This record gives sequence, structure tokens and C-alpha cells, in this order.
Amino acid sequence: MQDYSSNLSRDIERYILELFADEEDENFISLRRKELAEMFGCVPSQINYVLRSRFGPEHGYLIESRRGEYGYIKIFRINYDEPEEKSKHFDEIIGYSISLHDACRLLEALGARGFITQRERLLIEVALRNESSNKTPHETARLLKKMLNSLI
Amino acid sequence: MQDYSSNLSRDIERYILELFADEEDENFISLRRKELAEMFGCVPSQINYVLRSRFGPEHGYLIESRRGEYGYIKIFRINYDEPEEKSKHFDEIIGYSISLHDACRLLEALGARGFITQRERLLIEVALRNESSNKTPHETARLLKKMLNSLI
DNA sequence: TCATGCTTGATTATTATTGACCTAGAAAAT
DNA sequence: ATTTTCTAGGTCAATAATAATCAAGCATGA
Repeated sequence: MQDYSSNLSRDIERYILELFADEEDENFISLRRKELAEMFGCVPSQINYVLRSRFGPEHGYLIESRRGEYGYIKIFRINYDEPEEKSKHFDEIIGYSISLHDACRLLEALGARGFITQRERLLIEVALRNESSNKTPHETARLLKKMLNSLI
Repeated sequence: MQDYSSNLSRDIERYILELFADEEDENFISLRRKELAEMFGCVPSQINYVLRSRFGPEHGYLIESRRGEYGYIKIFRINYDEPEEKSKHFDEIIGYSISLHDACRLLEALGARGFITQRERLLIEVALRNESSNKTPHETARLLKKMLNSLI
């Protein structure tokens, strides 16, 4: 169902995405939380909510910030592609549950196709194996999808 | 786009980094606190603040200084070529327990030092945040060290 | 209606700057 | 040889200007 009503968080999200669109050559944008909040007539913590819910690492963004005078928030966009296609693809091929063994085979294939580097593959495998004794195939699938989707 | 990346401390940091760049064959630079403070028109303790906040061990530097006449401050840039040293370094700066927040800050510094790429940083952050609600600082430290050590 | 997402503001934490006071080392004075 | 003085760096606390967190209440939409 489509939604036509106004929504502050969505507006702020769109504004930030526009900033990225305006800076095609850069992979990050800078902003001041206070300014942005004033601009949208909201409380500053609203900005944190938008960042948390839409620009976190699982969404493919890295955030750096500093407080105090000259404070700032930088948002780094790690990937440039449209998220739709590939993440749907991962959801399909990984599914609701996957064994550690199959996960590693998939990572091998993704490496062969140049989708991830050898180091990235290592990182994902280490994360998947972490406390693997009590990690179910379902949890494995969830984490694997999260990590791969963040890169897309 | 605005960059918000200039203030006194950042200027002093950049100046010191330039000193290192100018002396590529040396692994240290030396300076006089008073001179530097005069040069930047600030109080001398400002220099200590910059050293404390930007040239600590977690940034890959060591400080040695001497007071009185012929006083000086030397900043050593440490090399971590050997895998053994790198692993030990990670153990030292991460320790037995670390908050998610501090872990992310550390990853930022490791990125700046060229130890990890932005994509690798993304993967590590996603893994650390996974089920972070019941992830203790101790478990965070263990996983973080495991992942970083896998890259050595 | 009910779960989820959104909004708000009070409280807490961090960052940078400044200056007053403290400490160590070397030279000068005794 | 000992004391004094001078010079340079160290530490700490106060302050100001941000940003982050948290919990509570509200709104939306399936």
C-alpha cells in the first residue's frame, strides 16, 4: 500500500540522499546535526533516529561524528548500486536457513566472481563461525544476508 | 558541500602529519611545544591535547619528551610489518573488553591507518552489531580481535 | 486494534580551548 | 658541591559547544 502522508523521517532521509546525489564524485557527505534539525524544525535526536534506522552499517553506510565546537556528522556511502536487485537475489539464494558449509561454498563462488575479496570472505567466515556451536542455520542465514547486503 | 574539517586541533594534527611526510625516511619527528604553540597562536597545553587525542598508541604513535633547557617532544611512528607485532598491537589496543562505540571508533582509526578498507570496516561493524543487545563488551572484544587477526 | 515506527525532550557524554599551577632538567650563582 | 634560577614541558580543572542516548508518549498502517 502506498503512503501519501507526510513523514519527517522520510523527508530527512530524502534530503540526505539528495546530498549524496549532488556529490557524485565523493563517497561521503557532511552535516551538522543541529543545523539539520533546525532546518526541519525538529529536535536534534530526530536526526539520530533517521541515521539509525536508514543509514546504519547494514544499509551500507558508515558514520563518523565529533561533538563539541566544529562538531559534524559524516556519512560514507560504501556502495553505489541500486539496492533492489542484488539483495533480493541474496534473499533468494540464501533463504531462511543455511548451513555453515553451504555458506562457505557460496562465499567461495562470490569470491570467484569477484564480488568479494579474499579478505572480505575471511571476515564473513570468521563472523559466521563465531560461537558456531550455538548458532543455528537460521541465524547463520540472517547474519550472512546482513553482511552481504551491506556491501551491495 | 561543506566539510567542517578545520579547527585548531585539526590544523595542528595536519601540520604534524606533514612533518612526517617531509621526513619519509625517518620514523620520528621532533618539535618544541612552545614554538609550535606560538606558531599556531595558542596556549602550549593545546599541543598536549592534540598529541593525547590524535597521536596515541591506538593511532600507531609513541611520544617521548624532555623538559627544561633543550627540551623537546619526539613522536615515533611505529611500524607493524610483522604479523606478530600487529596481532600484539591489536590485543593491546582492544584489550579484554570494549564497547561497541569504542570499537567503531577504533575501526575508524584503523581505516585511516590503511589497515582495513571501508568495505572491511562495514563488514566488521555489521558483525559486531549483530545481536548486540545480548553481546557483552567482552564478547565484542573477542570477535573484533578475531576478525582483525584474520586479516593479518 | 496492535505492533511497529516516529517524535520528543531530559539527561549524559564528548570535543576543543584556555589558563593556572606543577615538575623536570640544565645552567648560573654561591 | 650545593643552592638558586631559569626554561621548557606536564597536568588538571573550568568552560562552551556540540552530539548521543534513553525512555516515554504518539501516530500510522496493516
